[in-house]
Amino acid sequence: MDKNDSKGCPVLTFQRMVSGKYKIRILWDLKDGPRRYGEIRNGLLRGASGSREIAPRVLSRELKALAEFGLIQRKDFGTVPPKVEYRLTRAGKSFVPVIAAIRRWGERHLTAAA
Amino acid sequence: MDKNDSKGCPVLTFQRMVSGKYKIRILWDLKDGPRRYGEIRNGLLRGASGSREIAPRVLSRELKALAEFGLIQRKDFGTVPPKVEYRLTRAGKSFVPVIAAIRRWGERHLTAAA
DNA sequence: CAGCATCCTGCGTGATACTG
DNA sequence: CAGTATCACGCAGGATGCTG
Repeated sequence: MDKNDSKGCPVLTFQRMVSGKYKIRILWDLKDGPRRYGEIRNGLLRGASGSREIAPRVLSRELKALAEFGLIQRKDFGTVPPKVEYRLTRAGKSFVPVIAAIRRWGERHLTAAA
Repeated sequence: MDKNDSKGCPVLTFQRMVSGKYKIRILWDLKDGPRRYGEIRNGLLRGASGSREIAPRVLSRELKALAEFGLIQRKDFGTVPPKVEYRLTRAGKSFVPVIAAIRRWGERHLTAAA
């Protein structure tokens, strides 16, 4: 769980950074530009199969974790009707190609059985 | 958790297939050819930071899961001193480039730690 | 709107002991 | 050697209600 993991096995670090059901998809959604909390939530619901709702606690946690890893940045506008934007950091953007690789694999090997 | 996930979000399927601490590393180890149970276990211990031992139950489960996903194949020699080999299937090999991408990312963005 | 507080549940992970 | 059996635990994940 310490830095050694990064050295000995980058994969472990990668897995830890994107562990959870939504992190990768959040990063992917954010690649097109900043998004608000609600937009992310709705975007997540769109792709899911039967997910009706996402527990705020869960999404909140994912977002916070991503921010702590330095992959995304939270921008609070501090307005009366709250408005918060999340955007990829430079580190976060470095993830995009990897996610793209994963998605390409999926499209190739999951038959994209539409 | 059904096929819809594969369609709507390949990433979810990917995550499910390689969920767990060892699966990705097992696949990676296997890319160089078939390996025996003990070899895999020892290989896993080598890269880890402080991992003393891997619970057989855990490794066993990972292996079984990978086999059920059709990513690896179990070959039991049925000899008196048990000998079992695991090898990548065609599907399993399709994972290698993706893992390579992850590792490349790690070497690029985590090498600061080394 | 964008969360936080609280409670609950399942499963992934680990340790130990045993077996064909 | 290559596992299985059993017990235990932490934490991710979900549901509901409340707030600034």
